[in-house]
Amino acid sequence: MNKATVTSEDVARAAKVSQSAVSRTFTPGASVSLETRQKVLKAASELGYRPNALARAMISGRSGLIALLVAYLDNHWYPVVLEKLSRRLQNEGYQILMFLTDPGNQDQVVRQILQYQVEGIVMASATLSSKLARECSKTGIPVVLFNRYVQSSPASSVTSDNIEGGRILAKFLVDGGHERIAFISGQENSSTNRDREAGFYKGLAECGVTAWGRAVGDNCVEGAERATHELFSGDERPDALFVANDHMAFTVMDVLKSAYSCRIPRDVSVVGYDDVPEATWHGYQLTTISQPTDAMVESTASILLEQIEQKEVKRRAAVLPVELVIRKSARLPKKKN
Amino acid sequence: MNKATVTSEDVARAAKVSQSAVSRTFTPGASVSLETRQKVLKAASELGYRPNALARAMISGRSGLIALLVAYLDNHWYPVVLEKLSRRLQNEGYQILMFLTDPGNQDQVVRQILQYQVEGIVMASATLSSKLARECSKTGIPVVLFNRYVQSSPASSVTSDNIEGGRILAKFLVDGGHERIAFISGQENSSTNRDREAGFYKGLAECGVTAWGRAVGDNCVEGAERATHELFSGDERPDALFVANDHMAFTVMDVLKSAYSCRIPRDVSVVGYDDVPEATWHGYQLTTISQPTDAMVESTASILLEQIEQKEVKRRAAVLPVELVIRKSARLPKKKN
DNA sequence: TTTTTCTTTGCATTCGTATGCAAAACTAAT
DNA sequence: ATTAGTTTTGCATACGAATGCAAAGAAAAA
Repeated sequence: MNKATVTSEDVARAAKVSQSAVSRTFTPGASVSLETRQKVLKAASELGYRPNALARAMISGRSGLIALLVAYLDNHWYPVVLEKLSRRLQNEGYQILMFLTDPGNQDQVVRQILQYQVEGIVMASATLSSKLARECSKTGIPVVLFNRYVQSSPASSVTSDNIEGGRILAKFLVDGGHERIAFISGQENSSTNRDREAGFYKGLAECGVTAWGRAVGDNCVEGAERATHELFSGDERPDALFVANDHMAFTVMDVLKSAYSCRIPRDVSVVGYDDVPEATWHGYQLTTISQPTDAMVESTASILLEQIEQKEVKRRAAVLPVELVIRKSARLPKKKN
Repeated sequence: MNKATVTSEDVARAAKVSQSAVSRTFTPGASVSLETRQKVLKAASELGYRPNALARAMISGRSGLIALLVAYLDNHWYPVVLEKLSRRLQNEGYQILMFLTDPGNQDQVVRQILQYQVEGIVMASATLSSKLARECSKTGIPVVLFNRYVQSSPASSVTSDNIEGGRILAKFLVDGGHERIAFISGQENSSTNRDREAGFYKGLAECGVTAWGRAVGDNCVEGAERATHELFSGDERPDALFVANDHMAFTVMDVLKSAYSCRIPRDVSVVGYDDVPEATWHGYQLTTISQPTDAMVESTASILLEQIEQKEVKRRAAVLPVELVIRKSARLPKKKN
């Protein structure tokens, strides 16, 4: 029969010291003599004592918890991000409270989170209603939007330069001599998607070209399939596609090959965005825009930690540079300029 | 200037009731009159009161936290699992404390977890030292190993029938008329990998066949590449490969196509295990064993919840049936039997 | 040795909520 | 109107650790 929980008082009794001494032993930088510390540690390990983080959080006001909201993990860029971000924050001594949100329940989820006294919130692939963002900022809890932003919200954000990315791709496709360039969007209401599209059109315009067509892929397999059919079922077909993210691009390529017998890039060029691991796969070799994942994670972590420590939430918006990664899914520009 | 935290006492004062009344209002099933409840709710919403889950956990002994340990997310089956499991547990009112473990830091991580008074632990793609498993069970915290098991440990486990899966694949390949059948393993020390391999050899033996070769892929891209080269660099080459999981199988297929100009399945058949989403992709169409992800998640959740509620940790080991999913990466058996 | 300075220690209180208990309020029954 | 029965309420305490404060102890300076 084991006593369910060993408290600091139990340890204190066993070590013949006060409860404070036990607490101090486990508080870095507190004032304890070597002697008592050792007595305490001995007793603690014998009893199997583990400080109660919840109690500590209550009194110190620091829970050590950071909430991470993710909407879905289909797009494989997110697991990569999730992994890196978690590791980074864990290394800093924080624990990750993870939430998978549905489009509908986000506000409710955030309320739950707040009950757990998290010290910060990262929202990746999830949108925070601006009402709630305000609630958060009122409580002084820093919020960082990862890979999206909301103009009106006081939340900080970290994104890559989606506008520039779109622009680069537009120029790349135009330089490749394509004449009927189409776009397949992700979720139309996401800032990321909007920026990529806007940058793309901007780039096209700079080359004196207009987009040949557009379809909505909605970030899912079915949507990407539908969008592809939409663009390819007519008499005339596009000769280049910018798909708003790699995740959909793979599906699009599959449909092109299997349903329309397209050879890529001979018949049609396809470019994506994100540079997920699968982009290097033999069957795809996707030309895409590489998001600076490490830098984005690092930026997210440092903004969040800074705001947590400074107790002052000042909105910051980091926009990190992107890079074109040329593989084989799109025709190359004729000549260098 | 906003008061950082609104407490139940603040609400009580505003509503002109006692703190107990406030607490009872937010405790389902407690005894409060409609009138006071409404006064309290009104005051609470005006002040923006949110019960402090940490304080509640302290007094009630129920943190509502469940720890989820994952080692890595490269293998895309895990994000899928992660998503489903999180959703399931969230629906049950629990919060997920997520940890990404490295091979070295697992014990330390688990210690941290225990400080947060989690009510249960799920270990997916991570191994718990049996010493620590014993520590957990001593504290009465239920542990469920997901997709792995440890004989000597008191932790419950949920796996699919990896032995049977290996056996099915062996028979399938033999029936397909293959003569030089090789195996590429994942991490050799994982129970999952061991079982798949053992079942595979068993299946081969039942057909009177022995494995042609074996290499270690170690669950990573580089390892899978190395293993493929190892098996294919000699004069004689295998005509069928069982790769211990889909994640490596894609890499293997890429190497086969690009470095050895193999046509799949004409020159060599490849089968995998897991049935991750990418297995359906056009360039791969991987014949594989489908793990019953939903059932495994459900089983994990229900075992865990049951043990949490019953306060009694009785080891359970669920082994769920698998299914062969035939696509196009492997030659089909000549005739049906 | 005495005084000063610095370190170590324990006491008591605090964090925010839940809950047993007894008093109070209300309802129902006589 | 009185009693018995049922809710509702508030008081006080508990959960487990951190910390300000003052007392005690040790070390250093005089």
